[in-house]
Amino acid sequence: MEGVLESAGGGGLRKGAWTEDEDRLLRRCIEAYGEGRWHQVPIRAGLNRCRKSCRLRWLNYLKPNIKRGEFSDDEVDLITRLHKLLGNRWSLIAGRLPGRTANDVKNYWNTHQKKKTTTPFPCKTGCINNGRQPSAVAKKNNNNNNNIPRLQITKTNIIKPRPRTFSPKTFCWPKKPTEPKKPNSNNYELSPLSRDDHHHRYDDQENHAGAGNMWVDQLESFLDDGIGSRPVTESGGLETDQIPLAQLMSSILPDHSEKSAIDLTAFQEDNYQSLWGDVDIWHLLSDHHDI
DNA sequence: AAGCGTTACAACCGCAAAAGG
DNA sequence: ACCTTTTGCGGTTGTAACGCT
Repeated sequence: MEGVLESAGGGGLRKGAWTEDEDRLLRRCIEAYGEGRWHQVPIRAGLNRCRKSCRLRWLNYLKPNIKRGEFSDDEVDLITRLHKLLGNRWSLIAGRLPGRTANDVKNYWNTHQKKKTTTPFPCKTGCINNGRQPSAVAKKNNNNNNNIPRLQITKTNIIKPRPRTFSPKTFCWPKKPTEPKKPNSNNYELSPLSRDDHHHRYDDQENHAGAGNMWVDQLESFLDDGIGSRPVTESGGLETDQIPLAQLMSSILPDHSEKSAIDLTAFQEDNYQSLWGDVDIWHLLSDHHDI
């Protein structure tokens, strides 16, 4: 539908590289009307572009705070580890990298990291081709050089989370501490963890303040430990399917949580629900641990 | 200097999910 | 409940810039 209307290049819409004038028009439009309602953007901005093109240009290039330039070692490490856990969930990975877009991360991975890995990630359709078919250039290159080393294809146990809706019957949110740094005893009534557990976790987090990849560390250790598949006792008085979930969320995401695994200070003011709204991690684990 | 190969990244495409009527 | 529209994502391609021979 959309592909027919917008992707065929019909209607005389402009394609290709954006000019400075187009950038200026788009920026002015977004500043005036805000993000969203992309179908109206080309009209409002007076651009002869499809809404997809406008959105992409804004999100990947014009949007303020977009970080350009080389990826730092920390960022590379985080990308590598998150990719190992999440696969080609670029938007999810980019969400943990302030200022980086999914396209940036994807491009980086495709041009740098994939060369280093021997376990290519299967694409959506299940094919294992490192997520990329030979481009025209590559095809041309291959015609002239049949000795290009091929990646060794090995089968890996890839976790492929998928979007899903939360059910209140199977999950209850732990409550957000009113004071982010110092847990209050009344704030955890829905959490299966004891207050001491929470204090311990806070202490632990403070001890690791500045450890940018703590979030990933915890996620990885969870997967290694198999916490999510532990048998549940009745001592907690909770639904059997609530305990491992709340347990894992507490163990993976700290109570003051992180919007970014790198910038640990930025999210303390943030809304708890929005931080935990990124439920793909839970989906990832629930898929893998039969929670 | 020219030609060719490689790299990096902007941009496009198709699809599926979400939102709205 | 169903259909249409909108949005967002991941895969892929095009091409400018660079490096090497």
